[in-house]
Amino acid sequence: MNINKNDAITSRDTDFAKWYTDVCRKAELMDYSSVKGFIIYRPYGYAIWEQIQKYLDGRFKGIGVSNVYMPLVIPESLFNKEKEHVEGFAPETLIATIGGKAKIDDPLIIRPTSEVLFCEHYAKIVSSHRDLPKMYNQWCSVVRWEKTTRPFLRGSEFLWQEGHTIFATEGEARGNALEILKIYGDLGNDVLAIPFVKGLKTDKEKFAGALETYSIEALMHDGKALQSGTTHYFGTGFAEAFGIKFQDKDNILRTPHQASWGVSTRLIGSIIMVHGDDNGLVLPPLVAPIQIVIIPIQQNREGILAKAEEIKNRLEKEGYRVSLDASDRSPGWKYAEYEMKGVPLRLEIGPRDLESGNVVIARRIDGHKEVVKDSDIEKEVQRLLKEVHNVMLDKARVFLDSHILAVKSVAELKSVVDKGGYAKMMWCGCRECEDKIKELTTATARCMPLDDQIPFDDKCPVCGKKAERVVYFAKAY
RNA sequence: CGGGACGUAGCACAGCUUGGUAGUGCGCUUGGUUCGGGACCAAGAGGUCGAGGGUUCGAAUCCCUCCGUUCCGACCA
Repeated sequence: MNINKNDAITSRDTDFAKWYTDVCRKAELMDYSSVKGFIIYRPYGYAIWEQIQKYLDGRFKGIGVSNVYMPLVIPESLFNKEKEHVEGFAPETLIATIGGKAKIDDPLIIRPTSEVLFCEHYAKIVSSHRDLPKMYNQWCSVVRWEKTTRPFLRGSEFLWQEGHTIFATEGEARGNALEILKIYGDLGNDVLAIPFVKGLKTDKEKFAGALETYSIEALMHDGKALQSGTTHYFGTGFAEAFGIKFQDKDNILRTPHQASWGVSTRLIGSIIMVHGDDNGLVLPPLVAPIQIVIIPIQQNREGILAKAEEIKNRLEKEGYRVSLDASDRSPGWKYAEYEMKGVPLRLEIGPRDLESGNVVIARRIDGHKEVVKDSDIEKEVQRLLKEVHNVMLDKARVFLDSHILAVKSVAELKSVVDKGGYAKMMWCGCRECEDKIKELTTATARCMPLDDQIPFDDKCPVCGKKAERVVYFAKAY
């Protein structure tokens, strides 16, 4: 194979970080702008986000969430109302201080998240139990002045959805945080082919201002974890700070309970690092902007292009996202190009096929090719896409399961996280032990997994005190 | 924000030590031949050398500052 050096990507084993940025750029997902951490989401990358949006938006609306849009800016005075929240975000805010050449007296913070805007609004529109619950969500971008940035994983600006909900009771609010966590889990299993670990964050790792933070954690191919989304139960802290009250059925004035939740374009980073290989991106069929690419061979021959067009139309009619590449590049070039871009299925149609009434379909995940009868294309594509999704999910799950190892000492923990993966540990619950682990191993507590809380020991390996909770530690992005 | 590396055409790089006309390969454009794993021939186009300042008769090259990318830490979706 005559691979052009300029087009080649670094192999994952050589330099995983370089491989990642190579894929981001060469698969045309993004480009850098001239301001640090502000990336350009190119059409192909943005299209992946649109697929994620489409799925989640439907699920959110399915449980009664409404989309809204809040302002881009937050007056500093308003932002300062909730103490923990301010302390959490103050170091990374971008602030506008000049408007039309005049100094702005109350500087405007470019939203790093919109809790306070929602709270301010809820304070105005909630006054009776009849006004509850409210479940709002917005699709927008936020800005955080990050010190180190990486495409999709950590940007100064990133795209996300932030849901902000408010309820009469604690149970409903926490239930909402858990319900959304479940939806995020479904997104992983059913759409992204990523098995997320769902769990509760430790106090140290939880969101500024939250009582409870839940997260979905994905394990990258290099063994590092990536927090891919969070949901929070806020209790009444924000409501108290912003004076949100409602008169209940018993005529008593009560403070409502809130939750919030979000996933961001970081999910694209997860997809890249969970599924990608040395030939580039590998996209799960349900988010792939192009699910099937049709490559005509000897396309100038009588009938080839016409057939390719016909197949394209047939597949589009079935609702698939199909692209026909009739450019004058060689077939080999096209194969490599669409592999780089992670297109799940490639359909080849050439003179041989035309004669025999077949086509060839190749899978991105393993290069496996099958000859398919023309009349069976729709059926086979449906089967193959489903199969590809399942293979990807299984593979990721096997990888995840084999990288969760129970440890009973800090030394064991270090050995596990150094190799890559989650070290599963019984934990006493104190901050000191968590800090100590970070100091000794650079690993952090990812979460206390909801589905894996059966104790396998009774004491914390760090301090030796009684331990009841299972925590996963890992090095993280 | 601390430490390292890097920044020259769309991409990958050479040129810098020792200052003196902007280079190579790939890609791109046009025409032709090709086409089942990154095809070939021919003719072309394309660069304020990351930005600003300084030294000099003269700066891609030497000096200073800034910006960006990247890696390792600290901090964070």
